[in-house]
Amino acid sequence: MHPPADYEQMLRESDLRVTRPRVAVLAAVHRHPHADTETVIAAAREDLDDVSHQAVYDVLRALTAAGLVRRIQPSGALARYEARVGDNHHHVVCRSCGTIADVDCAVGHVPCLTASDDHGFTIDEAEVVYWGLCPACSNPPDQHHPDQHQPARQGQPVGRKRETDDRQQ
Amino acid sequence: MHPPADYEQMLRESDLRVTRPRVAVLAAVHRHPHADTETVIAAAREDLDDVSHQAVYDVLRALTAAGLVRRIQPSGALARYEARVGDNHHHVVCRSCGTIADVDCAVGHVPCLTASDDHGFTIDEAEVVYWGLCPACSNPPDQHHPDQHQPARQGQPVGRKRETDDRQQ
DNA sequence: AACGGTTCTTGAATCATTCAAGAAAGTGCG
DNA sequence: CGCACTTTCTTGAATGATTCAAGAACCGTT
Repeated sequence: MHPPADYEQMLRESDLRVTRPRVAVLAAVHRHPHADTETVIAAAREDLDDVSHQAVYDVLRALTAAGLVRRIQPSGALARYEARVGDNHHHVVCRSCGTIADVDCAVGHVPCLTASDDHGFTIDEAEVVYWGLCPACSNPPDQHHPDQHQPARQGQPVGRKRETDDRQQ
Repeated sequence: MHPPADYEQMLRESDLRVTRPRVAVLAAVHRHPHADTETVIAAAREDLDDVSHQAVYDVLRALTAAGLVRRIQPSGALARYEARVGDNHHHVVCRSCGTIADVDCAVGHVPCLTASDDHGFTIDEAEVVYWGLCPACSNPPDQHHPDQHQPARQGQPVGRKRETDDRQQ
């Protein structure tokens, strides 16, 4: 998506030291939008065989603090990261399979930043999460997802990787 | 806030068995809006000395599924519960101390339910979280909160109870 | 090239939440 | 009212994403 040099420059422009774990993680997040940490670790290891998971956690935190990536964490789901930053876009989350898609702000730019009554808070960001069912989960053409098509009243997104265990914390 | 009988009736109307843990937890959530699980457990035990934490977890799940309480979980924070349901209101969260306040929908009723491009998703809910600083944290009149008044660029809300440890998961 | 501070590696700990199995309690029925 | 059936609660242990800690390796600078 970008040549490695670009990632190095992004890091330098944010006053972050350029290290191989950082370049690998930044590239991984660019390659896999909305990936959870486990996926980012795996993707980073494609570039850098033996990055420790701890390094990835540290890097994700540094990149997030620097604004190079954005951390999103829909209610009840694991943390996910994306590289599209600075444009105040939002997300749709599938209640059934947990898939996330980007949604541009519906109400104009720097939108809903005006709450009806802000209770004296100094608001600097409005985060919108749309909940629903993705195309695949809302019209089950064949039996691919046998038993997960009753959208629970207050259902939480279920995991994607593990087959038998969708514990969440 | 309500006489116990009201809670019993709410439960029955939702086809839930009326048990003492359920009444205690429902009352606790009504008494403590936006409380995390630990707080709900403590509050429930005011009414019912020795409810197990597991029972509270079970009850909160049942109440949430029934729509009697709503579970909210701002990015990076612990799960919290509130009894105000069915009116699609939103929340402001203080980045510094984690305080949550209610905010009525800014853009009319059943609002932002129209995403600009829904990617084929069937959207049934739009959840809005406003991030910022609460009055107490944004104008520090005295030195009550010595070192937590630099709103980190992507800061997460910090815990409220523990003094030395604000780990979050 | 060496220094000093930052970042990585390795390995262990944390803790909210969940799982499991048996006991207790709630509800409908005779 | 008391029984049977099912759901819910109690007790106690497990889970697993994330964090902590200490020392080694690395980055940018003097």
